[in-house]
Amino acid sequence: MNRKQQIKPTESELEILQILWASGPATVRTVHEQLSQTKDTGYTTTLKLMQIMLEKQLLGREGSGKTHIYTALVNKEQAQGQMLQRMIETMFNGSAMKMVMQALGSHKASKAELDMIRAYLDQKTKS
Amino acid sequence: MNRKQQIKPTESELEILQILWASGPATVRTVHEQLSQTKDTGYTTTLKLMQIMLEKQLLGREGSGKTHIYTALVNKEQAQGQMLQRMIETMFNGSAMKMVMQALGSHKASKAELDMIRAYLDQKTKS
DNA sequence: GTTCATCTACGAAGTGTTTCGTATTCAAAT
DNA sequence: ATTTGAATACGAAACACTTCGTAGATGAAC
Repeated sequence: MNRKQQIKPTESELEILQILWASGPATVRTVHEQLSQTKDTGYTTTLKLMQIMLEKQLLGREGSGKTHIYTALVNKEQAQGQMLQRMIETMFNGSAMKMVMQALGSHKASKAELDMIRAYLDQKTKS
Repeated sequence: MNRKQQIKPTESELEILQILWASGPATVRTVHEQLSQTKDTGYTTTLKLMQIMLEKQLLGREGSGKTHIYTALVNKEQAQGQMLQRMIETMFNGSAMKMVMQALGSHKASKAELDMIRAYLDQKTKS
């Protein structure tokens, strides 16, 4: 998807996007079953949310007849990037570094993780 | 402040916290004037928000008589850390590394920034 | 073709957030 | 003491998001 517009899903919408990003296109039923593992809401709630997301063009759908199959219309990396970017701007004065340091500070990162980040940095510096 | 509870300010509340974090304790008037630079809402709106934040114990206040002086009761680093942590969990499968890579990927970090992050990593690995 | 389980559509209630108007209090200046 | 300008308190409207119940459609199984 190619949208200039800011992607700003609500929290519930984001949960649904996560599922679709992870599992690919799916029915309301499937999404609802996954959601049920962590929250306890009715089927029609999930349905309604996904219908609203369809209106907002966060999702697309196909399938005539009884059952519809929904697809995320927003790109995972793009959406994540935008949300991070907003966070960097509003909370860290636009400095990605501050955010990284904060992330690694409060989050107990494993040594392996730290090493991988270092490797990534090295590779990034070279180019 | 020392709270186990999750800090989850709304977007408007966060804007106010930003200002108090940056400027220190301040009156409603002062906060409102700063807010006015980016949004266009009435004075009583800001007042009401800050009163609600007082109830929620996001802010404290002092000053008897006419004017009150409000202070952020939540620690900036702690709040930022929690919000980042949530983001890492919900959007990056709990991997700080993925988030860092995404952040550094979409955000064009300068070489200086990268070096500082590396230095920070080194220091962190030692401990 | 009737029954049944399951799906969609949709209105509307419930809840949380934001906004503002109005009443009241306060203190400084007159 | 009265006036005045600015502050607080607070109810309530406006808005957004979440939740669910009910009605009606659909297709599979009988």
